[in-house]
Amino acid sequence: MNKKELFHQFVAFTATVHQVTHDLTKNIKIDDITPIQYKILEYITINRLITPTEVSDCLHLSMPNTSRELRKLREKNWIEKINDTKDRRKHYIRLTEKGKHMMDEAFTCIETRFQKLIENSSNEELEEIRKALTTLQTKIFLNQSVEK
Amino acid sequence: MNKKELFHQFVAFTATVHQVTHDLTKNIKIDDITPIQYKILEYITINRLITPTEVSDCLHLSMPNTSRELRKLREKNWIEKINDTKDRRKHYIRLTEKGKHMMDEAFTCIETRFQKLIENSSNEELEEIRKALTTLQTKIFLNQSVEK
DNA sequence: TCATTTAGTTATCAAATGATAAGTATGGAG
DNA sequence: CTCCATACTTATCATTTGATAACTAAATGA
Repeated sequence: MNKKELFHQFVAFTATVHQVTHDLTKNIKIDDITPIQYKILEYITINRLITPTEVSDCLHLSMPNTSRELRKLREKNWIEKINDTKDRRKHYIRLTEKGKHMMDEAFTCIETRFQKLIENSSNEELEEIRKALTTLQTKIFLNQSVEK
Repeated sequence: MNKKELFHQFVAFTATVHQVTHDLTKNIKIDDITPIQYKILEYITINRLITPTEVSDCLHLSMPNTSRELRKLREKNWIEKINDTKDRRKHYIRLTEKGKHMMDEAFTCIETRFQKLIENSSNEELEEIRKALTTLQTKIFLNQSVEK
């Protein structure tokens, strides 16, 4: 196995992923949301209950900037704070009902676009795709050696 | 095959890809390059000979903004214009020797980080990864129904 | 108790990116 | 030749995002 070739395939692959996700998420009819704010909401949607520090780490935002964006999301009533009962410095963030509803709509719109990408795939191909996603998640991406 | 479930797996997957590529490319020691400029250079590196219009379409930049960024890259002597002999309105873009050298260094640095992600994988696993990348590229991403 | 660390906030400034209007030059259809 | 489309450019302004300093409050550890 040629590891250099694999690397080049990987680079081309990630570039494609970026382009496709951009296509899937562009022009979603959410009033007045910035790309980063969307990413934060997406992250919260996927991960349910998280702290600002986690958002900062995972989305590579500084704490002050994370704090600012979370404040904006709170002002728009899409997320809310939940205090940690043990450590009073910490708090958690979750979607409000309004936020959940809004993300549901967004995901429905994105899903429609996604389904179009796979509409001509047979069941066997879909199963192949599912396995491929799982393989990459477990064999590459979860190995992340995060260095600060 | 549950298509909705596949969609959610896909969303989580793309979020991970974004995080990992951010980790792989952050702090690369290229003097004075912005994220978008890097993306453009990466795109040129992968695709060799392209027009500004293609850059605009594929990286989702407006033509004026594309033009501005390409000018900056030209000013730094990383890319150069090649006139189209048939259509004198058009021109192509390619890396200069300086640009190639710089991208080589960047890719080397990124490759080192990438190899770390797969250092513990057996040959069979690497082959699995390669197949998974190919599967996703061909069965999902190349189906892109690009709508303007 | 007192210093230090952690979690998060506020304020401010700079840089990157997005959006739009208006321009040049060439190509192509009729 | 005229008109319109295409391929790009320049200029300008608004918004988003990044970076940094300085802060509060609670936890932790000696």
